[in-house]
Amino acid sequence: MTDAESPTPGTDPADRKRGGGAKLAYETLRDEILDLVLAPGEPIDEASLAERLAMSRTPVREALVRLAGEGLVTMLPNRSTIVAPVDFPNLYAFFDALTLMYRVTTRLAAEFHQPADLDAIRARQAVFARAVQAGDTAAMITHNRDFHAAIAEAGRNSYYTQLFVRLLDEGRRILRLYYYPSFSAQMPHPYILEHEAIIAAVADRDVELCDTLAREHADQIVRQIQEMIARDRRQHLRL
Amino acid sequence: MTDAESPTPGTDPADRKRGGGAKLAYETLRDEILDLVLAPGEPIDEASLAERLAMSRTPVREALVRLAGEGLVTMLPNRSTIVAPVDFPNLYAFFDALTLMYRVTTRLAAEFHQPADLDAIRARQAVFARAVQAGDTAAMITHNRDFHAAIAEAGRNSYYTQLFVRLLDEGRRILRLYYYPSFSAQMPHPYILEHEAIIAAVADRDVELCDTLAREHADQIVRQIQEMIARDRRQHLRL
DNA sequence: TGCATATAGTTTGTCGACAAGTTTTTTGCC
DNA sequence: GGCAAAAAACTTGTCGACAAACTATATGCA
Repeated sequence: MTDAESPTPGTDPADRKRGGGAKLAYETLRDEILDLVLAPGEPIDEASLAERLAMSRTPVREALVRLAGEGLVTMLPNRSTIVAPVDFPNLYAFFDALTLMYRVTTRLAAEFHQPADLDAIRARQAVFARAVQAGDTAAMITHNRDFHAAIAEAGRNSYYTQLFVRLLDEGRRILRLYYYPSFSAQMPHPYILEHEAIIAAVADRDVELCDTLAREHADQIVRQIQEMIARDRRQHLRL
Repeated sequence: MTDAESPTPGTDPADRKRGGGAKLAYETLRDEILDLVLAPGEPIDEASLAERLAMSRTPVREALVRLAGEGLVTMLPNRSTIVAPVDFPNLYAFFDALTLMYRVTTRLAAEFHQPADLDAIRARQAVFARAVQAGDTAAMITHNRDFHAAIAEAGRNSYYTQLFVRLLDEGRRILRLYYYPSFSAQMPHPYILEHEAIIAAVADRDVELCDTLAREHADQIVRQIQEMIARDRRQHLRL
């Protein structure tokens, strides 16, 4: 396929700093993977991607190696790199880890947060609430991620934060996979209220309450995803 | 410095598979970093490393990018890559995450292990015990890591396993930093006994006992490291 | 001598090219 | 027509080269 790929506007190799090529490739690919612009399992061709971003294959390759380290792509030796497939058999492990990270990061936030952290968290929550009111599911998913990432940051444990962000991103991909087609009749106002409760508990430095709220919040999200998957499976059986 | 680096025997570019260059560079660097052959903060020159391994800079660079993703090196933009420094101000976060991963992985091993897993775990424990009896500290550190990694594998949650292995490796580096000079008068037989107790609890599928034992084991290790650091600090003050 | 500036020397980030594997197409045979 | 082997086409992994950015040295001036 020597198709003329869309040249992707805004990528002028001239006004790009030294080292900015790999960064651009990384961020572009990352966004497209998480937004499901690139479907799980879809092959990524280094040459065409390099052409699309107006750069050589070297920085593209660097981006792919980084993404492989984060589990977002799988590099098959001597064969094409593919977008990491969603690992359905291991969804249980995913839910388990996600729930634990919700709890741990929120606990630590209650313990170690500083005044500025609360401002950042509240700002994220405001953006999230706006997305909910606008009914913008895609934005909701993203900003929910950012909200919890901000809480994790306040906990000041980079090991947890890194794993949590990775899990939230993976969840973002799963949600996009199912949430879009699902009926949005029931607006998820509960999430906003739960977020508010979590913020209050963090501000109060109530560690145990944070743990409980985080666990409930996580369980609710896990349940929602499982229901969406189950509904999807029923639909497929009917066809 | 255009010093003639030692050519590192056993690295013949001829009998190296396609794709084996980057792998060799990655594993070599990784081992040298964890064994403190390369000191924390020490710069890594791409060109000389490439020459030492008899390959071009490209596979070396790929290895560095991967190692940066795992936090073992820090790539300073447009400046030399350095071996990741040990982050002493954040040691608390490290201990916290390490302890949690000890507990979680051991719990999950009790729940989900299969017969073959126990064989693998016991094999690691045998190797570890041999290192203890031989008084080989370096080997002890490595095989203790492998023992707990095997338990984590039995828990079948790759998210936890990955983080845990990363933490254990970081701990391996810290231990090497302090353990060598410390007097080895008191042979750490307790570790062997604790390991045996953990194996028995996993085999019995006693989740709560696993949690308790893992926590105690982790606390003991954390305490040991803290004592070593404190002793080291006292020594430095005396000088 | 001490400091700012210019200069030389490294080291990294990116490029284009090429060869080793893969995949796809073509060819030959039954 | 259907299948196996050979060939063409493509993709990746590695190489050597070059220019931008940084570091160390040398130069000039007060």
